[in-house]
Amino acid sequence: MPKYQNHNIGLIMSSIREQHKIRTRRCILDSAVKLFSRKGFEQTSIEELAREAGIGKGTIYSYFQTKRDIVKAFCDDQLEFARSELAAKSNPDTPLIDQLMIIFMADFNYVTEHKEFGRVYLHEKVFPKEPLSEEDFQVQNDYFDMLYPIYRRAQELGELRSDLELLHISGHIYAIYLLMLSCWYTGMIPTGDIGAAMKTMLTQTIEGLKP
Amino acid sequence: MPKYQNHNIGLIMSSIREQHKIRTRRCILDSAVKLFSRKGFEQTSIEELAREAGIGKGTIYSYFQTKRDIVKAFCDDQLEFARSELAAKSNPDTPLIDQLMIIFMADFNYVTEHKEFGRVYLHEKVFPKEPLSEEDFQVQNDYFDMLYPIYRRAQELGELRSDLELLHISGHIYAIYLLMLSCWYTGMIPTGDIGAAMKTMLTQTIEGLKP
DNA sequence: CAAAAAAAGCGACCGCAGTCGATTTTTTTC
DNA sequence: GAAAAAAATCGACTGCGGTCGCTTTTTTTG
Repeated sequence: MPKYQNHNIGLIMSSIREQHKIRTRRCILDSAVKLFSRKGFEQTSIEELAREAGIGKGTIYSYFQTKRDIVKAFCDDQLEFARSELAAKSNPDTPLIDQLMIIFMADFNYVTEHKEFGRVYLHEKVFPKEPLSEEDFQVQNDYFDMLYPIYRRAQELGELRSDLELLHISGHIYAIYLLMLSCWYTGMIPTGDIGAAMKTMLTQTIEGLKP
Repeated sequence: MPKYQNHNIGLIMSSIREQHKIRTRRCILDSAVKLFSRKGFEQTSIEELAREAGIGKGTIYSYFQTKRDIVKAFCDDQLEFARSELAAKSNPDTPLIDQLMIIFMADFNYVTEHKEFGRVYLHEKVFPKEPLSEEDFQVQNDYFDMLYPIYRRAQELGELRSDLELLHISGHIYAIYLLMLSCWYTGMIPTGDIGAAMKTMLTQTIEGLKP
């Protein structure tokens, strides 16, 4: 019969088994970063990954449902981390464009250094096979929520129209971000030019296209 | 030794072999549309597709390099077709937004009816594994070129700023289109609401986000 | 038209993502 | 601490995408 109680009173101390599971999971993710980055996602086999992680192939599948889920887990973690980082260091009184550039260029630089992860993640999250799960939406929303105060402050400072919904504003910015990523992945814009292009596009988005 | 000349004088009449190749290619694409639409892309095996098309598995690979290339070929053809259709029926003197809505909603409706094709195609074209080939860029550019006269006319009519490059304008519109597709694929916006959302976002893009 | 050359067709085969039942390790029970 | 239960590990196995070399069909040559 299953037991859910933890014999240790505290919530932090987990059983040997739990600790071991966390270690193994980390180990798989670390090995994945190493191999996917070096050889590419498709070029790395699960067996190879298992060997690198020092475990059996089947074990990987008791931690992740699919190969792509490994990428998803890693990126979700990173996004969560980036969110906490950024929430700390953001300064809501600098001009909106500057703030957005800092945030998105940080993200973008991260993507350029983890091209394979970014690509698979974008496939899964932007044009998924099935509608996103509640949990996946949450990751997305948490990230958007982080930006809401910035937009709200910009509205107060008269940098953004106050009659627009925050969701729509987020959408516009996100659209430009996706466009820039696409331009980079397709090779249309070289890495070094992305910053300038992004700034131009964001500025135009805010100023509008009509005379 | 290979001969490239055609013994028929005209350019239209092709050899039996050529005709047969064209028929077979069409047959593969038709079977792919049928099966991918019914069962999904991943759920349809190449062997199954070969059986449906009445040919051997290996033969498919002498027409297309990968399974995803079948989708790419189909979509490129469709896009080319849509382009010629639209070029004919567009009226450059109706308001910009209306024209864009007609074009993109037609595209969008097509995607909703070929969800699997659209998804794979978007993966390949928006976040590709390798930079796009010259040929792939051409398909993209041909489509953008179709829209240039519309933007230019809108600039003349004072609906769009004349100091902006057409490429940038295209970028903004394309970004919104991608965003809407993403919202649909993720399930964030149901099919019936896409039209309204697209119109709102396009309007805001043109008017700008600042007060 | 026959022989030679080129192109197209084919399916057995290979490597890998993902499954499953057998085995080992940890936890619970008494 | 031993037996029983539960959880975790594992690697042989399955099915599919893609390859390769052999066979058949079409075209060219003389």
